[in-house]
Amino acid sequence: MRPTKRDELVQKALQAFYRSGFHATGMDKLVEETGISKTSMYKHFRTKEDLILAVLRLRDEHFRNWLYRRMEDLAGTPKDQLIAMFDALEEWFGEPGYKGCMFIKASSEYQDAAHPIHKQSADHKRMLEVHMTELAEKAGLPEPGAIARQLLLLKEGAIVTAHLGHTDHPAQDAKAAALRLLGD
Amino acid sequence: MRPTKRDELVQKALQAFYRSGFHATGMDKLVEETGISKTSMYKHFRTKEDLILAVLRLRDEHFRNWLYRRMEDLAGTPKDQLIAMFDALEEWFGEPGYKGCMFIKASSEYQDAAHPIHKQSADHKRMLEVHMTELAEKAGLPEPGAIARQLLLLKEGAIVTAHLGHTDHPAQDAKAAALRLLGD
DNA sequence: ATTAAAGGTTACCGATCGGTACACTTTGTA
DNA sequence: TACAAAGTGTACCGATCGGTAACCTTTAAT
Repeated sequence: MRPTKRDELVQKALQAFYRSGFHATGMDKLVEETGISKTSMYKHFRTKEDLILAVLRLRDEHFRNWLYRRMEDLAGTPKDQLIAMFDALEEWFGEPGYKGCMFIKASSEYQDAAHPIHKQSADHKRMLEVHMTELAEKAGLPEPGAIARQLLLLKEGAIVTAHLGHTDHPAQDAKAAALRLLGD
Repeated sequence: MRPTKRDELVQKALQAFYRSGFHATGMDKLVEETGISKTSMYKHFRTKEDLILAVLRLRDEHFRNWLYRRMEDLAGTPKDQLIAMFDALEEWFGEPGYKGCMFIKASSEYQDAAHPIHKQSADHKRMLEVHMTELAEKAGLPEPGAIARQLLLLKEGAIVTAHLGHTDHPAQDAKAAALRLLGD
């Protein structure tokens, strides 16, 4: 049960899917880019869909860990951490290969709400909602659930707007809105 | 130059692409669903990409016309119309076949910012931004550009959240946030 | 040193991809 | 009635799709 090749496959598949999309990235392309043989891939994952689900699992883990930690590093109080989410987003948007949110993409390509890929994408968003609600509670905000949902609307909006690129600094716009929502 | 079959193709292709995605909908599937022969399709459009661009043009026209008109019908003053955008969105989200925003989907599947499909999707969002900024100016709001961008962040966020379906009434959450932003 | 799992190589499967060739029929108009 | 534009049917192209069969090599623990 050594972690080596399988994890390497998932990690590189993540990059390929993120860069080019799920349908547009064939298994043969994955062989090219990862240097891992197709037979080996299909020993780890029965189908392409299973591989995608593993990729999304990894992405969820990485992204949430990164975001939560970054919010803690950027601010001290729970309230300030909620605001700092938008500073973290701004950093993300500025990264060279930024191409939007992997889960929004996934749910765009697998639209049926009953599809496992769609459901897993929804789970990711749900976990973010839980975390932000807890933070809003710790901050002593009134209606923490509503506040969390509103901040996350700004977050999702900023993510797609940053990818569409018709606006210069969506994260800053979102932060300004968030500050008003929290009644600075 | 009668408008018949070509427009019928674009309209039915719109439905198919919206329902199942762009890569996942092949030209043969389009033949099945539209009843229009492949030869005929390729007399109107040189490539699948050209057809998609025509589909997006139609969608842009329909959607903006619908949204602007609905906002006017739901409210009298410019300021109220901005708020009414979220009531219109709620109606949209409640429609049976709702599957999110076609342009967000398009930019998810054609991620390169230089790709014509991506650029046309960005144009759609830009035109919305212009319109909302004008409305914010008519409403006499301070910093109309910033207000418009913030409201549109809430709109985009609500659109993807309604599709992911991890929250019950994103349009109402967005409306509540919008009311606070406009300092009700 | 043995052995079993993991990984690799090559070749292949039927289905579908976007797109085309060619010959035919319908349709609107002059 | 003649004629050109628009549309159709069928068959096909090479490439790629997701996935598999059979066989060989590396690796690591016993």
